[in-house]
Amino acid sequence: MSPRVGLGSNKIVMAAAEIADEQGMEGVTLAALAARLGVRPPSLYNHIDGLAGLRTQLAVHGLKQLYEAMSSASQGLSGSDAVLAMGKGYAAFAKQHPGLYEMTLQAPDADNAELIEEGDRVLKLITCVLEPYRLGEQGELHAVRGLRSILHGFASLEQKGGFSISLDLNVSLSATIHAFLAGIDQFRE
Amino acid sequence: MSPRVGLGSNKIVMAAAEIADEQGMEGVTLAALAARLGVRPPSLYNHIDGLAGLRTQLAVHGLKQLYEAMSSASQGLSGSDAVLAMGKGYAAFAKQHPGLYEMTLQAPDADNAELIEEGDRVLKLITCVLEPYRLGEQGELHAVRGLRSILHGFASLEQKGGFSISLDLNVSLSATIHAFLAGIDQFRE
DNA sequence: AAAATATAACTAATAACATTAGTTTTCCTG
DNA sequence: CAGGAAAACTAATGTTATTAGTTATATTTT
Repeated sequence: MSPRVGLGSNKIVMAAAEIADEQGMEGVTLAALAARLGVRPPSLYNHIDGLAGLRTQLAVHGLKQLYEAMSSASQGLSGSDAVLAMGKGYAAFAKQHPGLYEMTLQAPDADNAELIEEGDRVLKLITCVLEPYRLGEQGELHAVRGLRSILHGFASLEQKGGFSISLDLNVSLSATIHAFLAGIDQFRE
Repeated sequence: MSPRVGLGSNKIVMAAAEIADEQGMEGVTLAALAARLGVRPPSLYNHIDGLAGLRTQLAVHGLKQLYEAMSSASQGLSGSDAVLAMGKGYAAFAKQHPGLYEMTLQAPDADNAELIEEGDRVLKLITCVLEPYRLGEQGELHAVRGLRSILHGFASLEQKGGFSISLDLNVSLSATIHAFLAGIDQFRE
């Protein structure tokens, strides 16, 4: 065979992300991953810190992609337009990358520094888009939680098939965000 | 030893629910479950349909408990009081039974009849509490999705440690629900 | 009360997986 | 061109779920 296949942490995470999106988070096994990469499972340990380490790296990678999706979607917009666009970007990413999105919240090592940093970036992005509403320090924190809950709730429920009825999901999400913004005075202190 | 330990599907699911809440969903292995029940793993197959079947039963059980929590919390109330109380009941259940709650959305067999039925009961409960707002057929469906997303989003993010800052979660949830209700005109058609 | 039956436990065995230890091969460097 | 670091390998172990086949027990029937 061919030793020195030329792996590296990057290629491994990319391949793992593909598997995650194709088969879900549970499909990401070192056995399946090694098979896809044309390598034996133990070889992966030269590049990643076991399955747990891989999952953490996947979560970080997912958060980066999520940030990109949200950021580029809301680029150049402001006010409710920005919030709505960001929400749609969030939902679109979760739909397009179900496994990767799932992994962003299932990291085994929640204390990982890079993971925390990427999570903070996403939070900051949400904070930014709510900034114009001038809610005050505390109010803003509560509102960020609320908006993030809406976004994650929609993404997660769509993924789990919680929305069985054939009714446009984008409409539901848009209306919910609009309702949230229409009542955002509740957060102002 | 003691043959005829006297298991039964009920005892098994209860024990599994305990493990789930103590160690999370992943701790629910047939090995751990059998050990707790003083039995060998294969014996469980006389009562449950493998790990997948057990998980489905756990999900059903969790949904029943969730329904109870939501129902009893909002009992006798109406309007925004009812919505808020139901939301708090939802969050409290998810906090008290993290593993069981997690399982309600991770059922392996989403087509299971009982699972669908229990899920529908929960949805109907949410529908009922939004009834007074007279949103119309479509609007009501969208609003139910929105409220459910808020509730699940909060529960899920709290569980995953997504709310790191020490800021009262109940306040965040209350304000978000109030904002949602304040802007609920968005759903009216 | 004794025999027959159904059921629930068991042991044994297999397959998939993660992981560790130790070995060989290859690439790069000096 | 030789030597060493790194990356692949094989072999082996432990955990898990699951199936097959066996034994023991409780219940039912005669």
